Amino acid sequence: MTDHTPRDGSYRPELIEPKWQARWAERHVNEPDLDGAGRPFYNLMMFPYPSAEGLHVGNLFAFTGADVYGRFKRLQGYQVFEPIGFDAFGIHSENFAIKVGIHPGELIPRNIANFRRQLARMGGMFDWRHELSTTDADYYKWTQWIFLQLLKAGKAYKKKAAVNWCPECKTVLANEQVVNGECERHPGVLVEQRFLEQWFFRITEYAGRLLANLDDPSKMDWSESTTLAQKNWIGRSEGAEIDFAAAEGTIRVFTTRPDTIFGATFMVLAPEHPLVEALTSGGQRPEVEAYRKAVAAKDVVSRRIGEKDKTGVFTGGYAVNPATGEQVPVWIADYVLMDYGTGAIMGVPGHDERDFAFATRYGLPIVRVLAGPGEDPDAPLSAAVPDVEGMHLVNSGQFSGHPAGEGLRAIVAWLEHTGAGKGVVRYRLHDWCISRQRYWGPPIPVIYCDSCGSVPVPERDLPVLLPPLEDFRPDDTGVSPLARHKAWYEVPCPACGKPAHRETDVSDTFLDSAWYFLRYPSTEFADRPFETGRTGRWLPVASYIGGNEHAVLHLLYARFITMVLHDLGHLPFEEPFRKFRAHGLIVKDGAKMSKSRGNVVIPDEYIARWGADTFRMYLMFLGPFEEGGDFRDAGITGPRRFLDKVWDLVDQSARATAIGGELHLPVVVKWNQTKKRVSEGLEHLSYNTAIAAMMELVNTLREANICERRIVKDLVVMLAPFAPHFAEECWEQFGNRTSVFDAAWPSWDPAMIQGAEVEVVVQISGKTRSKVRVPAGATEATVVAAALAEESVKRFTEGKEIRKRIYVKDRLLNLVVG
RNA sequence: GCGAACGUGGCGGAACUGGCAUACGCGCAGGACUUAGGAUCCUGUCCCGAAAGGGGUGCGGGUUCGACUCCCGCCGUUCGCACCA
Repeated sequence: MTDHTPRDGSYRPELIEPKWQARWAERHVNEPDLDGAGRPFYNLMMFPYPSAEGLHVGNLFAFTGADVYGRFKRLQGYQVFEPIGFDAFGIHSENFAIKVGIHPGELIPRNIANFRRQLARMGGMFDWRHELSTTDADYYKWTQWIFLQLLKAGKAYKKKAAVNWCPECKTVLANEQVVNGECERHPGVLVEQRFLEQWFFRITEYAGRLLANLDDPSKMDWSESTTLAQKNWIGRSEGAEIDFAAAEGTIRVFTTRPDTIFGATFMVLAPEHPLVEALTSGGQRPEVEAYRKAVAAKDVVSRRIGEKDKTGVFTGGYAVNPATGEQVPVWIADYVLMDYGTGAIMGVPGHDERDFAFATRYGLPIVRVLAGPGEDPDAPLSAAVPDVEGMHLVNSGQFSGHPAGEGLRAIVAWLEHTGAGKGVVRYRLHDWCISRQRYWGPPIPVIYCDSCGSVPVPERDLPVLLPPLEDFRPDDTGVSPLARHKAWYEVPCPACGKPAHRETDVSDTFLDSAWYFLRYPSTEFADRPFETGRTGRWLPVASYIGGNEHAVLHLLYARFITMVLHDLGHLPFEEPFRKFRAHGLIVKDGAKMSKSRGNVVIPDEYIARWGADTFRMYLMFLGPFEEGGDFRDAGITGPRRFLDKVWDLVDQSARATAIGGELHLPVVVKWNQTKKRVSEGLEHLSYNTAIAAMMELVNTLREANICERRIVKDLVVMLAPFAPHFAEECWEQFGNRTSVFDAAWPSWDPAMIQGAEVEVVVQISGKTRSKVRVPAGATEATVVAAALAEESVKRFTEGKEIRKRIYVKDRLLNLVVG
């Protein structure tokens, strides 16, 4: 009747793990009814990029932690959908393919097959029916569709923008590939800046909403660190735009400190500022031209970092400070960036470090407009004065004497009244450039026609397939390799039918990953990106677990795309991830695992030696899940020994014929406490303490020589999220014919969390001197009496007056003697 | 530079809302079983001290009957952002 693995006394993961993996597949255990689930729970983890090396320990740590949570929810009675897929487009795959000289179209499926094997081996609860890869045409067809929706809605536009160009690779680099202004692969080769027409998404239009939702608990429950990273990235700042009139035109500046306007003694424009031409009277000043050229030659990254030295050139032009009515000189300098604010600032050297450095270097006047009580407003300054509590305005005309905060409001009101400026809110967030001059990505579905201009590819013609290209390497034209494929490149215009050509850039990988979670439940629908009923039932995602390295870009882009699709009527919600938790990082020997350090741990050999269950438990035990930890192979014996012990307990328990006598109360208490601690630990992703609690229970049972079936069965169920194969085997051992995941999560009896007696700590003047055992809930008087009877307490109280008593019920008594 | 998190035995880490610091695990030491042990089981394991007792959570101060926990100032580590006006 039973077909369970014969027991020879020892735990053999190499036998039971394949057995249960096969059975889960056969019985469709991990495939929830997507159309009928009554308590759906969408358990999402960040899908991996399928590298040639395979999954490393860090991936497995993240996936296991997410899988444990999903299995826990399953045991709590939810129908859990836990899909997995592959983020297989992008520069990583492409560069690796170039390096080894194998086409990514050949390499990626191979890598995916390896990943699939590893993921199955770790015992993840994946619903393989819904696996996807962003490189599948029936996936990226919809990535292109999303682009078209944004284009139609006016949320996508084209403009010239700077890209990093490596003259040695003869290709465009991503910002991450630029190290100290040099190409990552060609040290010593300076990266140049080139300007190309590129596609952008108007994410800045959504900055306010993206920011506001972060503080809306009805929409989002996210890790605090992640929320904060997003806030900083969006970077809201309140300030004012102020117009300075010049003969050549109005110069509008943005400032967060309009109250310091009386101290603005010069202006600085970004070198690219459109008004520079006019100010120099059309190139009359060669030094300005030279400076602009020098700045333009710098790469995008080093323009932004390092170089604290302020350099700049006077344009020859002047503008009027609307507050003082004085003429101030207009300069250009590369510390002012065209893509923030208005690309122009008012220089307030008295109160801004950068402006101070600049003014000092070029001999510009420095005026103090903020001072503390009793400070001489006209004393020379040796540094910019920071705004501190209690300062007031000085040298500021009718506003002198106002406290700083109030002065700010008064000046903004006055600027608005005179029409010289207005209060505004600015964000640091930039529009999202999605163009990549590369091969390995979804072609951007646009066609260029001499008569009609840019024409979107009609939706019925999607997908625009990525054509097979023998030589997919980028070349020195700065144009995607796709341009070389004549048959693909040249197409008739969809609008007028005349000869036209395709957009040759592909889209950013982040666009692929910005919507994959929408696709998972609907992978079998060929005619739409996501099916309405499925989407309504399963989304927003109930739990999303991933790395904090994606705290900003991926999570922000996914939120943005969801919000746009919501606004366009395609989705009933605007936030995609109800709950997000960031897992920690696994380090090895105190350092982040990386190929260059040579400390990457490949999990396969560990799993082969110890089994997936032991490995999973080890990963979850080595530190708090949200903090990560240090991978040392020595520690893995602990969890393995623990499983061995449980194995023996189950064996004894399943064979024991007679039900033991009355259980001792302390054991019952421990049992209930364990259920409580494990349940709470799992809910808070405190996996290491949940495991510790189970270890304690096992120690207690072994010491008391108890193998009570009710307790051991509960233990097996609680162990199931961590060690699923092991738990299934034990469950079967108890004679069950169904999956342990169809069992109910054990509940605890709140009345049995505490024993009949408790140990109360007795302190004398805050120092622990003794402990007394008293009935739970004992009154203060009882405890005091018991305490005073103790020899060790008497010694310290005898002959002394007890001045104060502090009693914390069932915990502690503190007698303060004088 | 700005922001955030963190700092506890030989090691990874635990400690609810301010209430027994070091749970759980690794390692180590001693013992048992054994032809053997890199298996298993038992005992011990923060420091000083024979004990009584004292000290102890990066350093210095503070609040409190009581501080790993709260406050102030340093030092250090890690992670973000990085000329954002």
